[in-house]
Amino acid sequence: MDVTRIIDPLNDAQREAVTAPQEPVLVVAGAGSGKTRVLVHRIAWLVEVEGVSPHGILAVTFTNKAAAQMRARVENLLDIPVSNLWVGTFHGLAHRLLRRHAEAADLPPAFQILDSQDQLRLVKRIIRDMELDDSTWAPREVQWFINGQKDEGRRPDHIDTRNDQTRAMMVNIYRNYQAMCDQNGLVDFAELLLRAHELWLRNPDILRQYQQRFRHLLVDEFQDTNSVQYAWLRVLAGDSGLLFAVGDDDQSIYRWRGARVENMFQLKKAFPAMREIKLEQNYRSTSTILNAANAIIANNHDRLGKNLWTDGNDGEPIKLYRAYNDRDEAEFVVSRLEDWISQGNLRADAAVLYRSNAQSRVLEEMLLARQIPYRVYGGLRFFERAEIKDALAYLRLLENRADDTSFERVVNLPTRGIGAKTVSQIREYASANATSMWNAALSAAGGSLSSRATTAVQQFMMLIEQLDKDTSQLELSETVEHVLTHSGLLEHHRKDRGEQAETRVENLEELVNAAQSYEPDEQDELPPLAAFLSHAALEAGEGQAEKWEDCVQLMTLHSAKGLEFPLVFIAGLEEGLFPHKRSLNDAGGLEEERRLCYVGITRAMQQLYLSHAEQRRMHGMDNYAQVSRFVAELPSDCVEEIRPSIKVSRPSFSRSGNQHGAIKIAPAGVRLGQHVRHGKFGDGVVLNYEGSGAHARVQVNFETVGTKWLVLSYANLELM
DNA sequence: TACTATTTAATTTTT
DNA sequence: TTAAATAGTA
Repeated sequence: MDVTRIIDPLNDAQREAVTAPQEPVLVVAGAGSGKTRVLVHRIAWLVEVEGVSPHGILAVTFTNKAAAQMRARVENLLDIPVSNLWVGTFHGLAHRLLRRHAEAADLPPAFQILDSQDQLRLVKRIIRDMELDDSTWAPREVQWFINGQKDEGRRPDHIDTRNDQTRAMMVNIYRNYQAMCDQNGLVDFAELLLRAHELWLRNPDILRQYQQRFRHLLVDEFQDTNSVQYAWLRVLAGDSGLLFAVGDDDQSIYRWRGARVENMFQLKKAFPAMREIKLEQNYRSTSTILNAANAIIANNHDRLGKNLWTDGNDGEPIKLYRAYNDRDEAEFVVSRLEDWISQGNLRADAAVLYRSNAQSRVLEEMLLARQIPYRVYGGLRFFERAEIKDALAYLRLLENRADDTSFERVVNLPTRGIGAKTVSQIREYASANATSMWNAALSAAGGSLSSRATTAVQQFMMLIEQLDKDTSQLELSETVEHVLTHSGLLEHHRKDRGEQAETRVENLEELVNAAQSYEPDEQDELPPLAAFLSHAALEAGEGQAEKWEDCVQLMTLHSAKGLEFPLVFIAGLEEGLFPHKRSLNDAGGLEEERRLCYVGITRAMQQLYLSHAEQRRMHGMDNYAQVSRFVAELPSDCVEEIRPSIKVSRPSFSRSGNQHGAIKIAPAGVRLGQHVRHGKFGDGVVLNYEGSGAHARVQVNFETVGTKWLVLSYANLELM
């Protein structure tokens, strides 16, 4: 193997990182500076040049996608599969450890993973069981609290609740929730990490085994690690462990879910000999875009400090558009997209980024009206769909009868005469006797059930037992298929005449396919069904399908991290929206919003458009907002303001409330933002319009009387 | 039990 | 605005 393949494609800083001696290294890698490349080449370097066995290397990422990509790129570079190299997500690796050492971790061998939906359901149930008012104790907030504590490594007993009644109650709920999880053999996401950490603290022999094996630890996106992840790595690395951490403090945007940028500073303290290497050369964007990004982020404090540069060209100035309202903004974005596409560019090379998901709606309507294919990122993932979760609940019951969450989910699905009363009787009996609902049901809740309910419940349990028996010899996909048909789930949805019923059936059929094509990870020595269920929880699958079609990409700024596009729009640059008003309570929040802005800007390769609207419809109300402070932080020589065309009657397209997707045309002489005068109401601005000809109506915001809808042909408006 | 009306609250999201 | 959860009704 010639080393040139590993070293040649690197710049000086990248090469320094890749070929660094075997010592702790912190790579501060700016956006678009080739951080994944450094990680991949470092692994190749260790294996090829330093003679380290892949068996001794552990590479950790946050997403499954990043993990899969890393493995693929390493194998491609080395030209050989490296199956004994551990590459995975924090959660995936923690899960693997807990399966291997379930007993030492005090977990039943058949423990199941709770995803956030399941977790929320369980929290709700606990709150109800405790007879607490769920508006004072909002399940979402309780869930948030529990996860927040776990992310910080805190068990209920670690939390100081003196002089704080609210907190004390939160901790109570946390305690009960955890007790329920333990009893049911359920592990939530945060618990995976926390348990894995505790596993090592409590079992020095197990820890030593892994410390000896994994001398080399490589961590991607280090700025996103939370306290437990940091502690887990810190313990594994020990004092002699060789940690190779890559991250960018300026791209830390997940503080709100426990990420601690400080971990990067912490790391330097923990390993005084740590070599710090900065990757500042950017291979993605024009220098105009980088200047803007640098200027924005310079307003933050406590940075490790770096400045992106490129030897590429200046490129186009950043374009800024001030829209009258959100519809006008969408229209602007879409017409620029049309230009882009008509110039022969790929739709998939363009992305529209926004702060919150609700903003996608107007954009989608406009894209639909102009018939531009698009794809919205986010939303429900495959394994999160209700019908899929129903099916998985059956499968989980086969694995673990004590899984109350699953039991409750499907005990009456499809309906078999087990109503809310019966279920709550079973639940009460179960919690009174500290046992699972399954066990409670076995005894007919201690005889408290009516005979009719008892029969129904018994039939359900017989069904589960029968399914278990019938599938014991079957392949995974056959098991899934068998359960779908014999549980009645498939039939239940086939009978349904609803609009989405067909999709549900398709999804269920797709689940069989997913099971068929599922390849268990050899490293997780698990029975196929258990492995598949874990896989479903840990890797929820793609959101929307149809990736192959060339379409415009719509997503939040958060989900854009790690991606790049030749053409990028950032829409909704308004105070209160971006930066979001709920982030303004503390200084840290604002800085995180600014980092988010930095992330957004640095997604753009060639051209960046920014836009904001004076008026935006939110929660059914019209809101007026100032332009975002981030716009003022841009260097003026990077930005060019786009003036709306001054023509009085630009043909304008828009669409609203029209199910047929027909395009409607603005009545002649009227356009959004047009100043008009009415004989009675005085001066105003056109906000909206609908219909055409004699029925055309316009919405005008009058200075004195506010917003009114007027029929154009009667209103006798004077254009100003 | 299923359907309909009313109420409530609404950043960001991966695992 | 709208989605989801709850309460009330057939």
